[in-house]
Amino acid sequence: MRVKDEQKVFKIYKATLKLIHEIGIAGITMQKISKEAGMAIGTVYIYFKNKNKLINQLYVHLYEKSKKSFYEGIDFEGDFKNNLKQVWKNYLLNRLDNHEESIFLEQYYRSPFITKEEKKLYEDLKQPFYQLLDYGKSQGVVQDVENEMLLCVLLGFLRELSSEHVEKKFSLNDERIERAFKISWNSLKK
Amino acid sequence: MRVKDEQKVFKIYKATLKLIHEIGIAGITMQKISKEAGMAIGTVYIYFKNKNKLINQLYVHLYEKSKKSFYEGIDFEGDFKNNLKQVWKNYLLNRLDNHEESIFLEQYYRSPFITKEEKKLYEDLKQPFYQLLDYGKSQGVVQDVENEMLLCVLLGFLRELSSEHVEKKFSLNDERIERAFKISWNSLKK
Amino acid sequence: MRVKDEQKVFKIYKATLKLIHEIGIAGITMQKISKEAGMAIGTVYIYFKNKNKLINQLYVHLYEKSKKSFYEGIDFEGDFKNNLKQVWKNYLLNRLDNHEESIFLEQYYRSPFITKEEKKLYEDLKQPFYQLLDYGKSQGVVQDVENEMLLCVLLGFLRELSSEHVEKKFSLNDERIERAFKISWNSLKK
Amino acid sequence: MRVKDEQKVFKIYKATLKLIHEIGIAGITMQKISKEAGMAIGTVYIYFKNKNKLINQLYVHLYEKSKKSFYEGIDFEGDFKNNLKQVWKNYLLNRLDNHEESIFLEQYYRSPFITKEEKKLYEDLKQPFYQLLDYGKSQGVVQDVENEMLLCVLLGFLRELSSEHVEKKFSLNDERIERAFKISWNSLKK
DNA sequence: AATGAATGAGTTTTCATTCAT
DNA sequence: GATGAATGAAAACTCATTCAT
Repeated sequence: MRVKDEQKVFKIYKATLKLIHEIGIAGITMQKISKEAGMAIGTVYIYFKNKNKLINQLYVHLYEKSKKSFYEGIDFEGDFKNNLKQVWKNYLLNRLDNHEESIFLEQYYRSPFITKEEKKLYEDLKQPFYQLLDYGKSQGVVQDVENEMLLCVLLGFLRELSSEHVEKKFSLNDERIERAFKISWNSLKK
Repeated sequence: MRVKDEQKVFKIYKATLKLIHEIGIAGITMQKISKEAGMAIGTVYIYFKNKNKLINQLYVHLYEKSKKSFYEGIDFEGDFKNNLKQVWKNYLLNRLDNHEESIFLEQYYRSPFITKEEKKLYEDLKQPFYQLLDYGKSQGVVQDVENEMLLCVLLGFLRELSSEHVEKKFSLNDERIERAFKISWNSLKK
Repeated sequence: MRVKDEQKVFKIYKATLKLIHEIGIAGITMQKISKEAGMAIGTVYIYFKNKNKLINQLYVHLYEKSKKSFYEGIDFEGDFKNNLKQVWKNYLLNRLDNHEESIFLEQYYRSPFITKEEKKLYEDLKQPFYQLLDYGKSQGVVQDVENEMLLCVLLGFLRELSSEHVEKKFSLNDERIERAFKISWNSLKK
Repeated sequence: MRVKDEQKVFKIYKATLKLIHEIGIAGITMQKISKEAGMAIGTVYIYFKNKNKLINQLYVHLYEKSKKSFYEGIDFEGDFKNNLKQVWKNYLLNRLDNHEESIFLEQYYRSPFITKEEKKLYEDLKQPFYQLLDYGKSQGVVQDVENEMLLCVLLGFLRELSSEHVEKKFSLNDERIERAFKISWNSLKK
């Protein structure tokens, strides 16, 4: 028996993300996905039970990928500002590198496909930030404001920045990223 | 003769927004819209040529409504901070009051329904902010950073805040709103 | 009580005929008829119970009008050739004057609207010709061929001629009509 | 993989013709066609983009089929009368064999489906007759009358004859066909 | 009687899913 | 496993008919 071709799963994911980026979740069809992925529609059904499951599995896949990348390089031990900069950059670069995925995650959140469990999952993505802010407060360098509010400034800024960059309305470079972090830092620090 | 009920257009808009909020743009059908709006499906087609046009017109309608509300109470003349606070609050309260509409505007941006002209329209919504930041710079109270970047902190923060509130994850009140503005102000000021 | 406006019935007939001529029976809708007739759709339903009845009544109306005109000026008594010429011309001129009606009669014959009784009615229109041919045979001037076949040459020719004229592919005038009759006569005479 | 069944196109054509014959162009629906053709409605849409295209393509298909059959067995060289008889019979037998198709062609001509180009196409069907009449005139055996008029006698007769036969009002047989040709010949000859 | 907005059954068309090859 | 033709339920849309004014 021939083995299921794992490459195909990724081709399908990739095609789906591309299409969602281009025409939104409302516009995708299995036909379009299979065409974009360069395979027959029947083949898609070998790898995914149905459209719902395909979208759901894609979501979980991306969630895990994102979560992992956010934590990279932080230890909750050394200098807070360095730790923050690391997560902040992880988040930004992850979005820049995987913009289509970010679009998907946001569209998915407001779609008939998402389940309650998955909505909770999405919240989990914020965990590293919560932990970090607590760490910062314990070090006395972060102002005494609800974590939720601080997160809004942080993530809101990062999301807009990456969107503007990818939409080619405001292109980022190393210097701009440095300055942007400074702004974020100013809005958090005591 | 039965007189044409102009309220129907708004009933249809309202029903559409509600449904998009609940199940996303991908989930709406003309049947569901007509049922939610309390009328026969044929009636919807009296007021809108087709589904595409319905969504498009709803978008333009909301765009105009939003634009107007953003400018309320600003004169680009008096104290910059007051002016900023006014627009900042207009934006926040507009989103809180019309959360379904905000959800729609964001989903619409990535949907098969949007046209190029409408994408441009969306950018226009930012105009009052650009004007205001220029005014602040000319007064020497806003730091010398690209407007685009400053807008990302401002709008990103406001969007996250309103989302969290409406999703009942972080509820706003007058005191919190005051503190939030202070944070925004700190991230802008020289 | 206001009296039903007989003019309206004719306006509706006229509009229907015009539309059938332009787009065929398959293309007409009550909406289009009412618009072409310059009245509201509800008004059409005051004069006709439904679309089927409208088409049926139009058919009967035209049938009676045609039948009457075919018999005009013949007596089955004088010279056969003159009698024939009279009916022949009646038929041709009736079609030229009422081309839209002829189109309708032909389309109606092959439509879901016609009933068996009406199909028979249509055959009755040929009666004057049958009588005339019998008269001609009794006078020894018409060749001894089945009436049905002779009618095919006669009516077939007349139908094509009038079609070509109305479609502006071969325009008739008095001289051509005279020659055409001569051809018809040659194909009948002993 | 299930192989594309080219027979399906013909099954659809056949079903459509049958239905048009029975209930007219105004009465057909895609549902009825698919049922009559013995397949699911979706299958019809694999072979034809939409109802309009189905009807249009059927027309072109029949047009080409007819055109070919009219020319069969004529050479514009030998005896004119034989040539004429050949085309005359081709036309008659083609209509008898394909009566449903003839009904369709006539209904189509006055339908919302036909395009300008197709109206022209229809006229082309008369070309072989025009050529033939010119040939006959050059041989001095056809009377000096406009081709258009001669064609009206010829085609009008053939159309009526075939209609009457198929409608079972006047059944044709070899002997009657011979006599009918003689009548046609008499109406053309010098 | 006249109007045309409103209705919803009935079309056309799409698309997720199955299945023969 | 891979394919894409076939399926039919469900969506978009039309249009004959009704009905409030």
